Parts: sequence; C-alpha cells; structure tokens
Amino acid sequence: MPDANPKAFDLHDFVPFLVARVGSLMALTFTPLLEQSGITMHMWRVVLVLHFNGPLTLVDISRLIGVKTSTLSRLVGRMIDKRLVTRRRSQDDARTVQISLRSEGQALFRKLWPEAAKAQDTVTAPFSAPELDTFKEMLRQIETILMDQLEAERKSRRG
Amino acid sequence: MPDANPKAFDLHDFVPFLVARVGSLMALTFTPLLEQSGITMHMWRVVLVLHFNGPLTLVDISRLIGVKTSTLSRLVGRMIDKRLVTRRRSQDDARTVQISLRSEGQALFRKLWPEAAKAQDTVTAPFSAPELDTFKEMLRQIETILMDQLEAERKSRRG
DNA sequence: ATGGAACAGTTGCATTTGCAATGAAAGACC
DNA sequence: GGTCTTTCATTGCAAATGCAACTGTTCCAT
Repeated sequence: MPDANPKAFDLHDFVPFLVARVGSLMALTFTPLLEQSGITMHMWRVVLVLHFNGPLTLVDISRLIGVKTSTLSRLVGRMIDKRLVTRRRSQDDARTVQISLRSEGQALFRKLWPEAAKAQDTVTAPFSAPELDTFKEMLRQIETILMDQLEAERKSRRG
Repeated sequence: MPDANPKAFDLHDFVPFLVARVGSLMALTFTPLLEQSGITMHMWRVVLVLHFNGPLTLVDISRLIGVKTSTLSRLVGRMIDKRLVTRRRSQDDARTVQISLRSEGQALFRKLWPEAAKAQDTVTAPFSAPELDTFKEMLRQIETILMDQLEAERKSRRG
C-alpha cells in the first residue's frame, strides 16, 4: 500500500469518509453475531427501532434506518416469516401499516442487546464519560443538520 | 424535563446506531450530486481512495471501503467502461491487480471534491477547530480498534 | 526443492436492493 | 361536496451485492 503521499489532505480528515468507514467496520464485526441468530444487519436495525420506539410504519422505519420502503416492505415480509414482527393496517390512517415486535422479536433483542452493548464498550473503551458524551452529542448535532437539510430539500422539490 | 419514557437507554445513546445513521444520512444527501455525474456512492469512494492512496489492489480497496472483492471486481469493470480507472496485473505479485485512476477519474475527483468539502463544512459548521479535531481523532481511534479486532479474528480463525 | 496452505481475483447463482409505476387513502383548496 | 395533490405501501423489473466454487500465484514448512 503506497503511503508516501505528499498531499496535505488525507481521507482520514474527511468526516463523511471516516464515518462511513467506521460504520462499515462496526457492521463487519457485529454481523457474525447476527448470523448466528439467523438475521441480517437490516433486520437487527428494524428490531432496534421497534424496541426503542414501539410500533412504526414503513416510512418511519425507512427514515430511521435509511432503507427504501420498497426494500423494507419485503424485508418486513421476511421478518414476519421468522415470527419476529407483525404487520397490520392502521385504523387511524388506512394508508399505513403498523409494524410491531412480537414476543419472539423482543426475545431476540434481549438475547443480542448485551452483545451489542459489549461491542459498543469495546470501541468506546479509551474515552472518558464526558468525552464520550461530547462525541455522541456531536453526532446527534450532525444528524439534526442532515435531517433539516433533507427536509428543506423535500420542500423545495415540491415548491 | 422529566423523562416520561421508562427506558433508561435511547438509540441515540448507542454509538453503532448513531454512526450508521449519520453515515446513511450523509450518503443520502450527497448521492444526488454523484448521480449528476453518472456515478454511485461506491464508485465515488473508489475514486477517493485511489486519489489519496494511489494505485491499489482489489483487497486494498475492499478493506478501505468495506465492499466485497467479488462486488468490487464487477464495480471496477463498470468504472473501466466509464473510463475512470484502469486495471492491470501487477508484475511483482501476479495474483493481484493494480487499479489506477485515469485522467478522467482525476478530473471527476477535481470536479466533485469541492462539493464534498462543502458538504463536510455544512455538517461540521457548529464546531470549533479543536472540537472537530478531537471528534475526528476519536473516530480514528475507533477505526483502529475495529481494524485490530478484525485482524485478531482473522488470525484466530486460521489458528 | 517441493507439496500443501493461504491468498487474489473472477464468475455462476441466488438474494437483496432500488427505481418506477400502481392502487388506495388522506389532505388541501376552492 | 368535489377535484387535485400528496402520501403510503406494494410489486414488476432491472441492477447490484454476496456467497461459494474455481483458477492461478505466492508463501511456508519440511
């Protein structure tokens, strides 16, 4: 790997790349655990958002985990086959469907969550509690900026 | 403000989810720019690593951007069709293949890099330079931990 | 030196994903 | 109320991805 590069800038100073890289590395290390339980990373994220937010619609889940609703529709179908979730049409808005965690899905969460927490502890071990809080707060601020930006783009795309 | 939620933990305190979420939001906002130039996010990342590291093999690129070599083999094929890169077999190790940026690829980089930098500036605007440096350094430390962990797993999988 | 193990890349095949079109329901506006 | 627009979910279809198998090459222990 050629490293003797005289460029002032390095990819490791470029936040979007750094974040994407860390994200993919974390997924890479955790996926084997998920495979042992017969699920994929996308399914795991669906389980997570349902556990922490309660029943959600497909667009809700889509916005939370960044997977298109067309993909999600079939992904949820597979999760239903695995008895992890249920899907029923909402009565207050007949366009939407409510995806809910079944007890099997909750059980899977309880089984895997300690492993997930451990994985987090591993990568955050070098940092003090205040450092870590600041780090997470910065990520949340970036998240907010990006969501606002996407919302603005949606509006302008209509106007 | 009293927390009405009995759960002590929130997904926004869970680093792997936060990082994945921010990464997918950043990709979502930048992808339209890439589409205007007829490339995908994966292709853009290949361009990035080639620009900043020089010619690389498929496994090099795979480790850097987290895409399997089988996928990468065909992805590079598409990039060759687009005249962005070249592929030739290395003479020092005949198993490997050298992927290099062509001038058209370099031109594409120069065209898009200001936009990428602007996107970074947008999300990092609220932070001071030292804050941002600390943030990036923490990401790099996490990256190192994860790479070491993967390396250890590879070794133990063979032993 | 040599035979076996590990590695790099490619390809067939099945799965997953996204896009675009569709249908159905809700909202906006008059 | 009635129409027109927007939103939500699903599906057909094409593209992209990953896994596993295979070829060719290098490494390593004997």
